[in-house]
Amino acid sequence: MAYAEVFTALADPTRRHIFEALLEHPKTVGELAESQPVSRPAVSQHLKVLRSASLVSVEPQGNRRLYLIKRDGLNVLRQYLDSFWSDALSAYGAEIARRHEK
Amino acid sequence: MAYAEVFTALADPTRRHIFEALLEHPKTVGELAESQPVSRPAVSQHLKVLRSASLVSVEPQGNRRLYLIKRDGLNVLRQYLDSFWSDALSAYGAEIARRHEK
DNA sequence: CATATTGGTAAGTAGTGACTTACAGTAAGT
DNA sequence: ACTTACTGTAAGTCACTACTTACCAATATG
Repeated sequence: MAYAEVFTALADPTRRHIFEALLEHPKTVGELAESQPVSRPAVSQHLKVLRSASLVSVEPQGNRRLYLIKRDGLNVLRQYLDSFWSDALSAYGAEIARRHEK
Repeated sequence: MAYAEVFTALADPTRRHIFEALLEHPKTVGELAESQPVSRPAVSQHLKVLRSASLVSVEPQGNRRLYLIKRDGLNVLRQYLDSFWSDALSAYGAEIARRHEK
């Protein structure tokens, strides 16, 4: 049931931008805030959400905090999607066939 | 850029429940409303969002409207996720390697 | 040791969105 | 035709959330 957090985390455009910005390379909060049209505290709050969804992780480096991508969140989402192709969509296909039989 | 609609569509728990309920087999609005703790108009509104995200489609059958799963939305989401494994995460891996060199 | 950087948290606000009831429309049954 | 069943839309309300500024803590720098 952890994919709920991932969905809500990536549903917000700003959070997606931050997340995608980290794909390039790990960045500090300040760096992220510069590339976004929102304030630095807003970025901090977004990072908190992304972190609880296991989409990013932190590495404190002295004064600053380096944020980087974490694959766990994406993996959870991927597994959720994959479940639709295995059992779920087979049931769907069965229904389609059933309706066409009539 | 269509994955934004899919994310927002699946971010809501009620909408996910409706969507997952349709995996079993196509259902009418009334049937969906019975299995949900919200009113029938609420279900109608959720179905509108799911439809604009290409997650479900409709088949009017006389008096009723039969809603069924549509794979398009999931495919878009899947492609979005896959893009992170190809180019994006390779860049991420390169950064990791770079940092471990120092 | 004092000051500047960096970043998280608190508190307050505005906008969005999920829900309700009421209404309108269309097809089916009698 | 008239009523019943099924669904979408309108309008209004309440909660949540994304944002702001202000503040505080910790590390770096002179």
